Amino acid sequence: MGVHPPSEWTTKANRQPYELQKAGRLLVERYGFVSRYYPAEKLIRDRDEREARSYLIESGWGMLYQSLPDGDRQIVELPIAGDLVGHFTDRSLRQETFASVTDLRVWEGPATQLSAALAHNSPSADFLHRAIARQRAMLGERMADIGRRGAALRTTHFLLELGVRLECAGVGKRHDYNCPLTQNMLADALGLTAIHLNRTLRETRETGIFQFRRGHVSFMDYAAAIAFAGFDPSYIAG
Amino acid sequence: MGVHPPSEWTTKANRQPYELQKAGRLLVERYGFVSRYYPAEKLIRDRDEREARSYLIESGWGMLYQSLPDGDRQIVELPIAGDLVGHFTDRSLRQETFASVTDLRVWEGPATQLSAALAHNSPSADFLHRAIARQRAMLGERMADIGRRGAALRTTHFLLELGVRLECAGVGKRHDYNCPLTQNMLADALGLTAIHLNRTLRETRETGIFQFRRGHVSFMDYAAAIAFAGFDPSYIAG
DNA sequence: CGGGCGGTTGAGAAGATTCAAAGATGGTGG
DNA sequence: CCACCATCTTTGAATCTTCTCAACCGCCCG
Repeated sequence: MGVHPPSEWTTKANRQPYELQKAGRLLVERYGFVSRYYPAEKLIRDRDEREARSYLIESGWGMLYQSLPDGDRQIVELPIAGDLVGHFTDRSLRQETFASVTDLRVWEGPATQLSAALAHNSPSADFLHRAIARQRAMLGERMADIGRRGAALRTTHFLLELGVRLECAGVGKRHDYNCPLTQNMLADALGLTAIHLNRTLRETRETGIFQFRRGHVSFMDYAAAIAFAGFDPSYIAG
Repeated sequence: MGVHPPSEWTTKANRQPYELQKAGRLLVERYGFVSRYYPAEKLIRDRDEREARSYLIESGWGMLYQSLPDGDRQIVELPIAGDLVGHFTDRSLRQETFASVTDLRVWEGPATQLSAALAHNSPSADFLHRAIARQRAMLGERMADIGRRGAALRTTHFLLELGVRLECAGVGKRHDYNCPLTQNMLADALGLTAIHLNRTLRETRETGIFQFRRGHVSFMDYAAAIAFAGFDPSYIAG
């Protein structure tokens, strides 16, 4: 069985970083967006905020989460380079908090301006459309993960997806990448307890599928992981 | 404790049905959409479809679900009147199937045309923007439901949300409405087994919170339900 | 009147959580 | 450089939630 992904996945030229820069420049030059930096673990936009503000991630990791009354939280999205946050009115994030995980560079501006940018027929608008479509697809996948897949399968599926996203963004290989999430965060994203996630990670490590260590994910047997999780990346990169 | 919601919730004039018709007409007259009817329980758009097609629901219930290899499925969305399906490229639904639950009336057309419609500054474009924002917010809520709320709380929260959506759409009262979902479907939407959902429903019925009978949902004590679920409808109707 | 589907119930098994505690790790100030 | 602290990770044991399997009821429809 294959230990590494087919070479065309990693060797083909990756245009996304270039397109991202172009889209960012467009937003700044024509739509009143500004480039901005947030240090790690800072709150960027709290729940109940009324302003409709949009963000395009240039680099780093962010997170969108919902805090529940009992102190639990559910991480809804983990946006990285090329992802959009908060398009279309403030309402979409009325219950969610947007914070940085690592140092974060974004272009941000009024949501209405993003809509205007989306309307124009251009490669950059296409790029932004794809970001929105990808986001919706990932939310569907996450729901299937949490609702219907057991802990090991769910975790594997999520980390496979993350790998493809990072590779597309040009910041890692899909079978081996850096990941700043603590087990606690990952558990909150997957709807598991940190303790149970920890046991699950030991299991996948011992069965030789992948390793998750502070700061790094590597798939020992990528083909086995894909088969196990029934993963099909077409919704991200297709 | 209050048995009915405050009267302003049900008596204030509801503009959504009117706005919906106006938006539908706009899509038909200016953006090449067509009005279309699908009978109940018909597949509308299968997974892996490459065409980027958008739908605005005029009336009836639809569902978007993901089928998993082991035969399980996760219902991701249950669009009703005023909701949008499949905006922005085919990719967002690459893994999901769109089917009707009840008889369904939609306006449908190419996704690119929907983007064009969204761009124009008009009440109808606003209406569509709100639909997209609401959708994203609901996906976040559903994730919190499935990932972090126990069965009873999750079910209550979901049915409260559904009530508000239906009331906004002008097809029911938020504390008492018709619901065509079988327990099987509801379970698939909530990430539960039908059997466990059934027990959960008995529990909420016996504790006097709400009743779910084939075809109908009614909250016996709406205030208690809201308090129990920690429900805040601002993300839908805010 | 017989099937099929939806709903209901019980018992036992599996999966996930809680509580408690201890081993790593990395950064800080002395 | 080291002691100390906070955070992250790991482990064990008991408990609770949810699932699986198996069966039965009721209703609608052919």
